[in-house]
Amino acid sequence: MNTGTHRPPGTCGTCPIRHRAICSECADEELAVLETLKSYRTFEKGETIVWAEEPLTHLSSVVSGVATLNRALDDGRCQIVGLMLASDFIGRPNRASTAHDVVAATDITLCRFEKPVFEDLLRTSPTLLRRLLEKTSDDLDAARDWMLLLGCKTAREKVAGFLSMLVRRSVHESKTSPSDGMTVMMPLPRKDLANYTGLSVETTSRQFTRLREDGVIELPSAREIRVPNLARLFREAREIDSN
Amino acid sequence: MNTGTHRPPGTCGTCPIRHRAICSECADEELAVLETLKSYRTFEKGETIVWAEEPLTHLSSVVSGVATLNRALDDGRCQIVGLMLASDFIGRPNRASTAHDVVAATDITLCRFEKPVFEDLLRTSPTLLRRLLEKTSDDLDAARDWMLLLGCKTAREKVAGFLSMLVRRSVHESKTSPSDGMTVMMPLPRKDLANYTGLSVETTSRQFTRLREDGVIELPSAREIRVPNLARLFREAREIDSN
DNA sequence: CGGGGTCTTGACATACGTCAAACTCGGTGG
DNA sequence: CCACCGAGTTTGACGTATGTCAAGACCCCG
Repeated sequence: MNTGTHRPPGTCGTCPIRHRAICSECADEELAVLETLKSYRTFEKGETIVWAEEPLTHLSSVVSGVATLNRALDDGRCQIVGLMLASDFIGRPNRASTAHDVVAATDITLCRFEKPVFEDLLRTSPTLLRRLLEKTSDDLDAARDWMLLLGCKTAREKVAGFLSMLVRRSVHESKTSPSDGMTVMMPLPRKDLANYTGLSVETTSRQFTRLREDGVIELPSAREIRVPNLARLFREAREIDSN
Repeated sequence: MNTGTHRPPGTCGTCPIRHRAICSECADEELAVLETLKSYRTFEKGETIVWAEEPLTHLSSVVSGVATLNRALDDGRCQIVGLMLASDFIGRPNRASTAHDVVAATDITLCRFEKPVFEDLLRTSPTLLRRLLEKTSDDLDAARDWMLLLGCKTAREKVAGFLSMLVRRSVHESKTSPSDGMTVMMPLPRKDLANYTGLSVETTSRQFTRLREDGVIELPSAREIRVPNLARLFREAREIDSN
């Protein structure tokens, strides 16, 4: 993979995250400004995009790929506190650093702005500011949903909850309507799934096989997960089936 | 207690949360506008301020007192996903409802705006908008810190972590510098503490007595907690002692 | 065809939950 | 003023979900 910084391949008009990212409310005129200021950067799977407590130089949107937000304890324990998919925003304006690492879970492409440049944009564009508030509020809601999962749910419910979230986000992303029999890609290895759900690798693995044995999911290939019955999955996760 | 809506007792100029709340960056002129639009409302301990999934009519700041954000599973399991103290902002603009109840943990006073009114303010005041983004980002960071606690930490670390958070917020609030021997008030009963830390009442109680036996905390009275050695407490919580 | 990482499975250990009983304490009424 | 009540809390005994340790199985990539 050709990792590194380079000029964006296309215009914002044809950008795959055009109507969901931080820029989605911007008028064409404003978009033209962003276009001159943005740059793309790719990272390979496993690379650290942002180091916790280190100077934060860029703010970015995920164009494609997956990243995790990792918080670690000094003794090695680690919690994934966020999963960043296409159109998600990485970094915090007006803060020198972040409390968590940002790590590429797959090869990933970001649309980036230098931090001071983006901060200027925010100062002059209420549209951008409003949209960032909306995205941040969504992230906060998601974080609180996850607190419910971490604090209350059983191992089986946690794993089902993770899969439910994948399904919902996949649906949201592709704008397809949810349907029984749909398949999603598993973006994380077991270790990361464990660190995200607050379980051990072994327990997540066991729950995966249980869910398969019970017909809640099917595993056509290593990274594919087929869900024959969405309502069933949501029920296993103790989530409201608000299709 | 005289629960209900009424005109605010004083002007914003003398408000105890003047320089920390959503309005802290507003110029006097703008503050004068807010002053005509705000109203105070008090709730008694135990009252529900906002019902999950019900129409959200007001947005507000906590002037004094404590509230919890509660998410419940239909089988009775419950997770507290946020602790709202003085100057914290309650509610989400441009959303019809919230996913969690907001419940008064003590008698509490709010400074409120009708939702559409506040949304108008946000549209016309980038200052207010910017400050709301900042508060929301802070809440997000706090939620992610808590995910680390919920997902990784032991019962003792969780309880110590809760106390550490109380200490930090108390320091932040009173603008006193942190000092060994300071005491904080316990705002929540054991049941809520359990729901906040993802433990059972019995386990939280046991950890409280362990921490006392080990000299990490002292309990001069039912609601008071004295911390003879802050660094020790932070260490028990596995937090960085970033005084 | 071999080798290292990931995943799975099993046997066992333990931190924490559950159930049950006793204790504390602030409020209330006789 | 004191007895009593009930809610909240503490403590103990015991059960279990999940973690830990260890061995294999799988599988991608060279």
